[in-house]
Amino acid sequence: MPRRSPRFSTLRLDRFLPYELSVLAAKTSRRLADEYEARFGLQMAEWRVMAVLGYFHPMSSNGIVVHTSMDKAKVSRAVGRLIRRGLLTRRSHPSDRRLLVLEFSPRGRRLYAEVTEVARAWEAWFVGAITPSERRRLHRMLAALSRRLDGERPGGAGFLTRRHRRPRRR
Amino acid sequence: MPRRSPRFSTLRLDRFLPYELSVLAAKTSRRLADEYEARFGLQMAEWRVMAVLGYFHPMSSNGIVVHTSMDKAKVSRAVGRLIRRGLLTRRSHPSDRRLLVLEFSPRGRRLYAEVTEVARAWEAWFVGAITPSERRRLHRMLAALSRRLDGERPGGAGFLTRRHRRPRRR
DNA sequence: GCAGTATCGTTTCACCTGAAACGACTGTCA
DNA sequence: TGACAGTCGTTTCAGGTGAAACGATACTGC
Repeated sequence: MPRRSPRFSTLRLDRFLPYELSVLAAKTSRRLADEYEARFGLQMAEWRVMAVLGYFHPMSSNGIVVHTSMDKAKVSRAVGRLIRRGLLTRRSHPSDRRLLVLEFSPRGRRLYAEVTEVARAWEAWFVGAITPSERRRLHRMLAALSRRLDGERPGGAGFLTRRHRRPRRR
Repeated sequence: MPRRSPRFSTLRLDRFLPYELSVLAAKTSRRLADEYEARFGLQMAEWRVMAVLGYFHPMSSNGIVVHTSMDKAKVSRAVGRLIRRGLLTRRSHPSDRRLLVLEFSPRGRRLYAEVTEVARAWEAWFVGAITPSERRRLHRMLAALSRRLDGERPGGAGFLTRRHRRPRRR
């Protein structure tokens, strides 16, 4: 049935960079998430919170939002689950009571060490698909692409024309 | 507050490849999805269905699942929306009535041409962040990483030990 | 001090999601 | 022919998701 379609302006999805990135990232996340879930009962968002906390030690939820590129609702829920599991402690900041200071509990600290070990090993295996110099190059390319998205939209202000009337939610 | 934590086995999320991929892919998808949504009222999944259909012309839902790395529920819902909007037609396969043959309506065909044009322009702008030879290199690296995920798990059969008792759903 | 504005974290809401159950159909094997 | 297993596409279900509303707190200018 997959007959090649006739001559048309055609676009190969599998050579379309956004698609390539999206598929690989999804596959990677899925694999890693299964790993964390199976071994530690951690969801991706929870692991990310712990990862930031492992690096920047006492830290507010908002600080985690900044370092993690998750939105604050997601962080709030992940933090909630971690606290309920006794892996994190939350106390209010002495001089700014809007802030909640998050820290590992001893159990959380130990779990963090375990998880990083597994994460590191998994990444080493995964990255083994390319050479170390390619790895560095890849890092630079991904950073360059990411920076581009932070800048201007293509074509400047006039790029978006003929907008679709969007069916408003809510 | 982000005081550097004391000496511990530490892991920098922003140099952890799965994280890099996931963040960039999410940012990219988001931008592009906004573009499709604003201009054409299309969701990402719908655009992907159309993209496959633009390349492999008459095609079953299942064929789309294969070429699109989306699960069949997602494809089924996206196809349903496209049909409701009159962009696709669905008829049953003459010799295998389990299959549904999908095809563009004239309107769908026209919209497809418009969308690919925008997609191509957007990608050209995006990929402008790296050189053409880097782009080729990137394609090869992503493919190599993807292939690795299709193969064995790290460490073989014994890699997964000490599993967490998972709270069973349902 | 006091309005007005901004920030922090939680909650609500409408929607999206994949896994599993399902009904319809086909292919296989005896 | 008739069980049985497999495939296709839809639906259901439990739960995850971001946008927005929210309450609490802090800052700013007067």
